[in-house]
Amino acid sequence: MSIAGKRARSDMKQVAAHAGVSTMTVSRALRSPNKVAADTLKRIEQAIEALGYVPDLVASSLASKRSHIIAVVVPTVSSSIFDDSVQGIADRIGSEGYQLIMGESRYSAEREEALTMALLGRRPDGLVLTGTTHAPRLRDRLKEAGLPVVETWELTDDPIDGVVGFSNFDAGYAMTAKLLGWGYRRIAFVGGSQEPRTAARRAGYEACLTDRDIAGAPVTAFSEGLSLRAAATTFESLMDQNPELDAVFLSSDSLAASALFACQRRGWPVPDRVALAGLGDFEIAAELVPALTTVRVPRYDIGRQAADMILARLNGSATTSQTLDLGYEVVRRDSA
Amino acid sequence: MSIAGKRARSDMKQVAAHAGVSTMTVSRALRSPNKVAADTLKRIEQAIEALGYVPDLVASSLASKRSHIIAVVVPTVSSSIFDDSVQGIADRIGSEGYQLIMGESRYSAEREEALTMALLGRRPDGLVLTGTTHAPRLRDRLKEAGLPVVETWELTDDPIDGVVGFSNFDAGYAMTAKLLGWGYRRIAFVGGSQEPRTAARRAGYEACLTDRDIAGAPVTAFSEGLSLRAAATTFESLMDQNPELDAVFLSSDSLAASALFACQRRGWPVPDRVALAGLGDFEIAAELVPALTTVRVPRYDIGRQAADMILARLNGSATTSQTLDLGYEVVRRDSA
DNA sequence: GTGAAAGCGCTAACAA
DNA sequence: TTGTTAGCGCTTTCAC
Repeated sequence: MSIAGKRARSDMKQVAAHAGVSTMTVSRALRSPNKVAADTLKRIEQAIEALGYVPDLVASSLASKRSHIIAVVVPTVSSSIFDDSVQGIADRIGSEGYQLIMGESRYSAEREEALTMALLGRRPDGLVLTGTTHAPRLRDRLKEAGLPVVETWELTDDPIDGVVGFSNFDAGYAMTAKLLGWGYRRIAFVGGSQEPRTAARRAGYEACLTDRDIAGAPVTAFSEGLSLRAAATTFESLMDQNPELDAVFLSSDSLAASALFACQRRGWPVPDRVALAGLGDFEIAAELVPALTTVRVPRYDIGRQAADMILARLNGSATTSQTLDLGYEVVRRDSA
Repeated sequence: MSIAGKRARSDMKQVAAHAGVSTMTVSRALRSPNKVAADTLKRIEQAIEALGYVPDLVASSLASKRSHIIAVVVPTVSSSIFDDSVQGIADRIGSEGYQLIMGESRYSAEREEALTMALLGRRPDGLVLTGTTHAPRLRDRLKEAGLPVVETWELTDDPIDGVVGFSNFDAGYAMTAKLLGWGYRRIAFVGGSQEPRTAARRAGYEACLTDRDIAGAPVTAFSEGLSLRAAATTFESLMDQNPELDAVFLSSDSLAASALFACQRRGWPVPDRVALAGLGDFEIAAELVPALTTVRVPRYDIGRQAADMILARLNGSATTSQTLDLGYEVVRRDSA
């Protein structure tokens, strides 16, 4: 029914005719109302209201070469990890009249490249990428593309353009050091292996153990697929095979929560039987019983600052992108 | 730096020149390669590769009046509730070359209207809305807009166009009936009051108690803001003021999890001191200890089917939108 | 403060 | 199978 179309959408020409001015004046009324006489402006506004005119941003983008769109690539949309960053971006750009176009890389560099190129077809004014590991060809193309690009959630010596994040290596190292400081000695690490960020956390964990020359090799287990069920299973078999473990560091709070529930099912007291630590400081971390010891990372601010960096470039108030290290913070609660 | 621009983006004309054909042939090679001779196609592909050409979808949209964009309005992006639906949409449309443009209504009908009109400026081929409660003016405009619109997460007698969801009233009613069937008598309801969907669940709950003529009025508490902390506080004061309660039905699994943690902190056995039930069947529901009794709702499928409905309309394989009731299912676990 | 002409990069409709 | 012409709805530029 509705696809058949009712009365045709009205365009700027109709608004102009209705208000007795030229389209140029309507355009000005929309973009820079202060350059239009007050009464003219009022007539135009009435015409817009009367006709239910909605400016065609597609035509506007084509003519002005400004789309007012920011493209965002995340590994997955259904993951509380990146949601907050997207929220940060949305909050920052929404007030400036920008809109968000999104795509999912599904943790594949190949898909990321294809998707990003497709998004570039919309001629976004800026691009936010997750991570700093990308297909080399994509990096090259983005460097040539001439639009502000911000990589997030990691730091790197060789950015495409701007970077906003923190050191996942350091975060992994710091939590491990804290656990050692609190007296734990047999510490395992659990996390996926696909994500470069998790790999960096693991590397930090291993480096810390090596530095402190802790007896016994690092114990690591992989929990792919990110499902809570898989995480619980992984944790349980890890504990079965290494009953001497006194602490487990999981690469995200979701995994840690899952491990905690596994302990509860077994009747294991946490942290007495085994201490648990996560990463992220998700909202649930403070609510869990015992509350979760974790590494707080600036999820929301990563998005906000990334958007800010892009807008600064677009407004001309910054000519060069930068690297912004937002840091992290170990938060000790009761689980370790 | 990169904003200064490197070598200018190449356009279709350059590709055409490089391949020795007209732009129209390049356009065909892109949209319907089967209508182009094999060797011509190859030359064009080489030209595209050589020039690093990325088709301008903005110009394409303007000329063809097909944007290949689906607009989605959700109350909030950082909420696991709608993520899965967005994922469902993304999965369904991604394979068809469509892209997603998103905005947040923040649970405000006013914001929803402004946002939706702004999104319509991008001339999306379809629109997915959350809920069936909208500003009347928005409804009118969308009916006139002549594009496929699908409302989700609820059912309604008076849709704008298509609807995909389930009855929140029935879901609330069903869970309440089950709780009564399991022997609970003093049942409270906790949920926000802003969301129409929560209100419908509450109405279902109240209707059930009324129908069964259960002694005592329904006990309800509001937990706004959606924060887990607020939910815990609300639950605790509810219990303090109504110590006789033997079951609490919370309008989402997040709230229920929060209530469960509150019980754990107080050393209250669940369900013996108080039974807990949620709604959503989030991934965490099955992992909690005790595992959460809840109402499973088709979060992912809502998105998938909504996208499907839109695509069917766009492909002409459906001429009229419909109402799709995806149902719900009470899942009994250990918490009630 | 306002308008006229030109054109953004592509594709519909037609023709060859 | 391929090309030509016109134009999508707006904004740029320049003139008044």
